[in-house]
Amino acid sequence: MPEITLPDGSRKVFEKPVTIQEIAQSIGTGLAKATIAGKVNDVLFDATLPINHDAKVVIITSGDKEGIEIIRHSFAHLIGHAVKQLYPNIKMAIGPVIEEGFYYDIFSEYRFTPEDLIKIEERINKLIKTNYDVKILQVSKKEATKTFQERDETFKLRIIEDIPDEGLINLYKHEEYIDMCRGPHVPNTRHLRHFKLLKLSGSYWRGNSENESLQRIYGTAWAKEKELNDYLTRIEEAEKRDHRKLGKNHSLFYISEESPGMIFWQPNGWTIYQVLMNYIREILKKNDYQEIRTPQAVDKSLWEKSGHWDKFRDDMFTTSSENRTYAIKPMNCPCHVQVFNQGLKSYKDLPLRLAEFGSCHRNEPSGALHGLMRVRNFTQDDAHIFCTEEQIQDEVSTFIDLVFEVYKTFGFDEIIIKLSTRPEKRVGSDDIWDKSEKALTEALNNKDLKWELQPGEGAFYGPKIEFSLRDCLNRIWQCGTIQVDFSMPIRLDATYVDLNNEKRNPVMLHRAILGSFERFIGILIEQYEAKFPIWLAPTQIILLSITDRNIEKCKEFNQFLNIKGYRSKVDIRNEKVGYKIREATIGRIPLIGVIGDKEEEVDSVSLRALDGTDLGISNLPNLYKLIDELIKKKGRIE
RNA sequence: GCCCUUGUAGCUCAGCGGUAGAGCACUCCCUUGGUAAGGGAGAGGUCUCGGAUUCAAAUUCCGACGAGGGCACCA
Repeated sequence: MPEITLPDGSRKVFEKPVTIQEIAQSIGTGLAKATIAGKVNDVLFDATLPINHDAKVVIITSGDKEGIEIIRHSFAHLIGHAVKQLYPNIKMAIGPVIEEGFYYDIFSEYRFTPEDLIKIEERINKLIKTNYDVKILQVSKKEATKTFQERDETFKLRIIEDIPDEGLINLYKHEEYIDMCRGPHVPNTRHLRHFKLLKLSGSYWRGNSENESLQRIYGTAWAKEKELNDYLTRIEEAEKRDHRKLGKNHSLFYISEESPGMIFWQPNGWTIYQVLMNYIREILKKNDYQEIRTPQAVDKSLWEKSGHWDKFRDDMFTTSSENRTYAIKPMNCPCHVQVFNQGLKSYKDLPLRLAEFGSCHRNEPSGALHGLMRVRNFTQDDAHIFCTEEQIQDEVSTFIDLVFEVYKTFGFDEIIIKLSTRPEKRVGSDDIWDKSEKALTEALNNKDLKWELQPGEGAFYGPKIEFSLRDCLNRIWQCGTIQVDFSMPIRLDATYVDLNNEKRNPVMLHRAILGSFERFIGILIEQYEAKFPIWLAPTQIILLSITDRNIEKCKEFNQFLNIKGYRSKVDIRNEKVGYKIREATIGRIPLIGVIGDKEEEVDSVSLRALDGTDLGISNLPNLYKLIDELIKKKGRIE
C-alpha cells in the first residue's frame, strides 16, 4: 500500500505497487499523456516501473529540464535502433546526453558519410512515427551479459564488466533493438519528435587515442518544434560572429598556407593588438611588474635542465647552428629564471615580478589548430613572480583580482575558473605539490568564487588555476592562468639570500592575464562582433565629403585628428554620402563625420554614431573631447 | 595525429568530362548627389600542388599540402 506524496504536499494511497504513469493518470489524462518519467525520493525513475513503497514523487514532462534531457537520451537510443537496422554489423559503444543534444559513439568498419546521416535521420523519423512503447527489462548482470553476447555488442560487454555484480541492470527494448542504460527513458516514442542529426566525427573508445577509433553521430533534440528551430537559428547567428570570418571581412589578420597556425596581422588587427598591449603595460606598471625581453632560440641544454626537453621535445620547433641545437622557445619561464639569476638576490627583492610579451612557438598537432584560438606561434602576456612561500597566497589573491579587473573592461560576464591538480607525469615531491595545491585552493576559497576541480590536469611542474572564456559557439578557451612552481627555480638554480644569510630557492608563479594576444583577440572579435569600442577600434572616425568642394576640409580635419593621436580616415571618393555611410557602417567604424558646405561654413563636422544615432554638429575641440570621453570609458557599461 | 567534409577571380559562391561564370569589391568615364547601395564601361583565374585514367580533366581516381567540424592533445 504505497503512500505517494506529491510536490504540492497532497498524498495518495494506492492499493498495490503503482507506476508514475498511473499516478499521473490519477491526476488527469492530460498529465498522463505528457508524462516522460519521474523522480522518486529525488531519484530519477522510469514512468512505467512500479513503486512499492511510500515515496515522494515528482512527475516529469517535456517542460522540465530533466524531461528534455531524457528526451535527448532516448534519441541517442533511437540512433542505435535506426543505425542497427541500416548497418547490422556495427557495434554500439556509448550514447550520452550533452549540452543541448546527444551523441552516439559507434564502432564500424564502414565509414559513415553525411549521406548516411540523412538516411539515419529518415529512419529515425520513420521509427518515431510508429509510436512504439519503450519496454524496460530489469535483469541481472549475468543475463545482461548473455543478451549482449548474443548480439555481439562487445563494447556493451566491456561496460557491463565495470558494473558491480549485485543489483539489476536496466535494458531498454526499442522493438528489436536493445540498449543498456541507467535511464530513465521515455515510455513511448511519441514523446520524441523535434530533433536533427547535426554532425559526424571521429572519437576514441573511452576517450583514449590508444583505443579503437569510433564514429560519433551528434544530434540535438527539443520538446517543441519552435525550440528546435530557435536553436538552429541561434547556431547560424553565432556562426556569423566567428572571428575567422570577421577577421577576413575586416582585414584584421590572415593565415597563409605556408605557415599554418601562425598569424599575419594586417594593419587593422595589429592596431587592436598594440592598443591591448599598451593597456596591459599600464596594468603591469600599476602592479609593480618590470618588463623584460628574452631570446627566441635557446640552447637545448636549458630545456633539458628545465625538464621541457624530456616532456615536450616533439612539440618544440628546433633549429641548429654549428654544433649546437636550439629550441625555439615554447615558454618564457626558463629564460625568466636566467634573468632572475643575474646578480645576487635578497629576500628584500621579493616578490620580484618579471613580465614579458613573450613570443612562443609550439608545434601543435595540425588537427588542433583553430584560427586565432589555437596557433603555433603566439605571444603571451607572460610574467613570473619570484617570491617566498609565505608570499604565495597574497600574490595569487592579488592576481585573481587583477584578472577580474581586466576581464571586466571587456564585459565578460561568464568567467570559467578551474583548478588543475597534480598529473601523473610530474616533477617535484608530493610534499611540494600538497603545499602548492593548498595555496591555490585557499586563494580561490577566500574569494567566494565558483570554481571547478580538474584532478590530474595540472602542468608537470605545478598546479594551476585557469580562467576560461567562451567563444561564439560556446567552446571554452583557457585565457588567464596562474601556476605555482617550486621545481623550476631548483632545477635552474634560482636562489636568494634570506634573513639568516642563507641561500634559498624562491617559489615561482607563472601567470598570464590574457593568456595569449592571439586567443584573447579572437575572443574579443567574437564578443564585440567586430564592433569594437572606440579605444580598440582600428579606425575610430571616418570623415565623409559630400561633394568635391569638401575634400580639402576633410583632409584638414583628418590631419588634425591623426596628429592628436586619434585613428582617423577620410572617404573623399566620388560617391553619394548614403553610399559612404553604408560602407563605413559595414566597416564598423564607431564615429562617422560628414562634411558638406553647411559644416564648412561653421568649420565643423556632423557626427553620427555606428548605430545611426545623430550626434549633432561639432567643431574640432568638441570632437576631441567627445572621443576622449569615449576612449576613457573603454566600452565599459557601468 | 585520427575520422568525415572541403580547396574555382580580392570576397561569397555557381559550374562537376569538351580547355571558366555570377554578385560584391577593384580601375576608368558620366554624375557633385545631405545620412545604409546613382548609371555605364573595363580589367581580373596555369580552377591548391603532384601523379593517374581519357582523344579530352576545374570536373573521375590516387597522393601531398591547407582549411572546416568533432575526437585526441594543449608545458
